[in-house]
Parts: sequence; C-alpha cells; structure tokens
Amino acid sequence: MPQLKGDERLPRYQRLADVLRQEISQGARSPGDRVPSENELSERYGLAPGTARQAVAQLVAEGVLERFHGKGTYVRKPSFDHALLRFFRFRGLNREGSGPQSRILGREVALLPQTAAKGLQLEAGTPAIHMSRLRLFDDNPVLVEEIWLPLALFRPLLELPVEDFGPLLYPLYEDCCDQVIAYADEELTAGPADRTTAELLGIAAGAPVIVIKRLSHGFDDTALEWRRSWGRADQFHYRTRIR
Amino acid sequence: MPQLKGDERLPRYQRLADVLRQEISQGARSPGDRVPSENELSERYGLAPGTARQAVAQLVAEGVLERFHGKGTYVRKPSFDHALLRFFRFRGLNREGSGPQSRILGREVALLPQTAAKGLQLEAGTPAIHMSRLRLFDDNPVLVEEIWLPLALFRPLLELPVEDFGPLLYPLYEDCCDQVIAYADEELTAGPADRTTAELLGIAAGAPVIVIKRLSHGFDDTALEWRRSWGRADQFHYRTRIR
DNA sequence: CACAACTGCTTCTATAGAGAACTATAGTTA
DNA sequence: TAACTATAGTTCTCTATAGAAGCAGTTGTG
Repeated sequence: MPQLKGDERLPRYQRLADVLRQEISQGARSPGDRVPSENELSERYGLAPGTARQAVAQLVAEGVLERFHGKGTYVRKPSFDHALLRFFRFRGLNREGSGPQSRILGREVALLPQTAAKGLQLEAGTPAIHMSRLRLFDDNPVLVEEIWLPLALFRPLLELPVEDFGPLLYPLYEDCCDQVIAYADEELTAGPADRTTAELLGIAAGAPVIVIKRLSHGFDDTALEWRRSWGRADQFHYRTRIR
Repeated sequence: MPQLKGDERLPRYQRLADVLRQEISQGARSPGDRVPSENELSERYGLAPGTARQAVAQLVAEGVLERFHGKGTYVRKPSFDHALLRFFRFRGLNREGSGPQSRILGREVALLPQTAAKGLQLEAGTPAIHMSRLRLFDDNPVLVEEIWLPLALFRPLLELPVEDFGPLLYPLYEDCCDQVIAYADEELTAGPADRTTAELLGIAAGAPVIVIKRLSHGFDDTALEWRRSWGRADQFHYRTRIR
C-alpha cells in the first residue's frame, strides 16, 4: 500500500491532496484524465472514505479537479484563454462572424527585460523567447500582446512555423512543449496608447487603453509565461463580485 | 424542536444553510454575531453533527460566515468599503498621512435615471436619494462617486447632517437605516474624463479614468445601492487570479 | 431492431461517535 | 502580582457505515 508522503504533522486529507496535486504537476495526470474514485483512493492509501472525499473536495475548491455525479472526478482543463471574453463585450457573439483570431507579428530569441525577468524568476538579460501577437474578434483588432517564455522549457516552439500556431497558445504549449498552465495572476491598469499600439488597434495615439499584465503558472507554481496585453478601453469591461 | 423549512426534496444541510442565511438577511443575526455551535445546531434541528457542520461549511464558502478554531463561528462583516485599496496602490500606506477621507458634495432627492433604476429594479423616474462624493487618500483626490439609494429604505439618511457621515458609508447604512450590505457586483470600464470629473480629480480633461459601476446587495439579494465611481487611471491597478 | 429493465460504478447525503487542537476563563500556586 | 494549571466549550480531524441519486453500458423483451 502506498504511504502518504510529506509532513506527518499535517492532516491526512491534506497529505493526500498534496500527493494528487503533485502527480498532476509532474504530468502523471493530465487535464481531462479521470482520477481514481473516492473508494479506490481510500483503499489504496488506507483511509476512511470520508477522508479521501475531503481531499478531493479541497482540490475541487482550488479548481484543480472537477466532479461529476455518477460519472467520476477529472483533472480540470483550465480554459482561461477565453479570458478576453470576460474583458470585452463583443457586439455580435451570436451573429455570424469570423470569431476570435490571432496573428503572430514576431517571434525571436531576445534578452529578458527587467519586468518580465522578475515575474519569471530569471536573471534580466537571459535569452528567452519573445513573441508579439495581435488578437482580433470578427476582424476587429482588440488586443496587442507581448509574450516572454523561458527558453529552456519552450525551445520546441522555435521549430514550429508561426502559421500553424492557431488562435490559442496554451493548447500549443501543452502539445508542443508539455507545459500545462494551471492558473495565472493578472494585473489591470490603464493609460494612454503609444503610437505603434494605437496604430495596430486602430485608435488615436494617446487614447485610453487597458493594460493587462499576466503571469501564468503550472500546477507546481512554476512561472511559465509572462504576458502584457493592450486593449481598447472603449470596448473593455470587466465584472467581479466582491464580498 | 424547530423544523427545517423549505423544499423537502432539498438535502438537509442545504435547508439548514437556507435557514441561517434567511435569519441573517432578516436581521435576526447581524455581522459580528456568534452563531450557535455546530453541536447546538445539530441538536436543535435534530441532525447529525456532521450535517450541521456541512451547512456551516457552505455558508463559510459563500463568505457569509467565518469560523475560528476553538472560538466559534461568526457572521462575517463584509468590509469591502476598503475595496479602493484593491484598486489603487498608495504610495505612503506606512508613512504618516491623513489616510482615507470622504467629502459629500451633494445629497438630494431626485428622479432615478434609467441606468440606476435598472440595477435597483425600480421604475425610471421614481424619486430616490442621490449623493455625490469625493474620496481622498492622504489629501489626494482618488475617486469621484455618484450614488443612488431607494428612498423607501434609506429615508432616515436625509435627516442626518452630512458632516456626520464619516469616511465610510456602509456602516452608516447599517446604523442609520438597518440596511446591511452582503456583497456587490462591480463592472470596470475605462474612458476619457469629462470636465467636471477631471477638475475634481486634478487631471486634464480627456485623460484616461477608470469607471467602476457597483451594485450592492443585501443578504437576501435585494439591490440596495447603485454607485458609479471615477478614478485616476494612472494610479489604478487591479489584481485577480484566474483559473 | 427498438425499447425497457437491470447492473455496476460513481458521487452525494446522512448518521454516529471519538479524540485532537485550540481558545478563553477561572482558579491555584509561587 | 505574576505565572502556571485545570476546565469547559469550540472547531477540526478521522473513522465506519448505509442508502440515495445519477451515469453508462449490458441484457432482456416485445
């Protein structure tokens, strides 16, 4: 029978949750996979069913797992590349249109600037992958993005022709580099648009834009991607509930 | 022994949670009050301790209650009037300063405009309390606010001299009108400042400002306050975690 | 072939109870 | 007075068990 690892002073449900979280972060379980049933977990680790259930409940609350009554429990697919749908209210979501599109404007190896290096926990000046991207919705440009990736983890990305990138990057990271994004921290600010950004977005230079800095992490909290996006403020909206 | 009310098809822990939530929304329990212990709840309603515990756990997850190991469980005080601390990064939080201040610019009964009426679920044109307010931090203006309140619920507010309002409104609502805010939905947008707002904030007209619309609710989901705030975009920052 | 019933698996709800861990207070001792 | 001890009450952890509810595939029936 596998023993629960980790600090023995911690409660058992906590330690089981840690085991599962680690298995996911190390790729032993991937998003979409089914995890063992609560009964199986409890037997395998010699716990009461309720204790195993509590471990699963915690991971569900964290957004790592997803439960389906009568079916099973699965590793959740984090799908927040659709986050821009939370940021922008699109006029014609129902109506026919070309939908979300993505155009890679550049991809090269460059030296990390201070800001991105700090987020990725690397030295400023380290070589890294730098990309810039324009995102459109129904042929309207909505976001200009600058992206930095650690060279060590994302080197295969340099081999792939940019035409094959598709509209979403995170599935690409998973397919091409085995890097799965678990969560991300975002910081929103606003300011006037500089000339090149304004040109790409089709607005006047100095017009207000939203700036979104995003630092994406893996299941083991490793920083994987640093991203800064500029979006038209006049189309921007963001909803939250506070308590 | 009090019986659990509500739909009998619902699970018992759900029905107990509903009872507690309703008691709170009707003022029988106020923020800061202690709720009965899990044992007492289970005995009073004829439930197993675990079932009562599950009900409490749900309300904790919702942010309605707060547990303290060894002490007890309490009705949570929603303290998000400090939300502006989440929006703005203040240079001198540690240093001495005059801190957050509030200046009421106007208070009168006026007819609800369409936007506020929709949020408050009243007819446009209904008489309501209208206030405008300037909020400062360390003597720097950071937010201009426009507030609408249903006349029926907040009439006592008209009697009080505005000098006695203090820096926070929600405690005032509770003391003066018995209205407790449980949660609020916010929507952020950005745009250029109009002339009067710019003047109050000390920025140039047309400079980017953040616009925050907030609709505040009671524990029973009644809409209590509609508010729109304008803030300097250059000092604005907002952090979230997405999954 | 179409449809209903059955079966095995899963999560969900609920019960009952025991001891650990923590908080606060009252009482005791140096 | 100050520091320690005992105690009651609370939440937290864990065990063990039972049946309900939902899902999916198999089997049986018309």
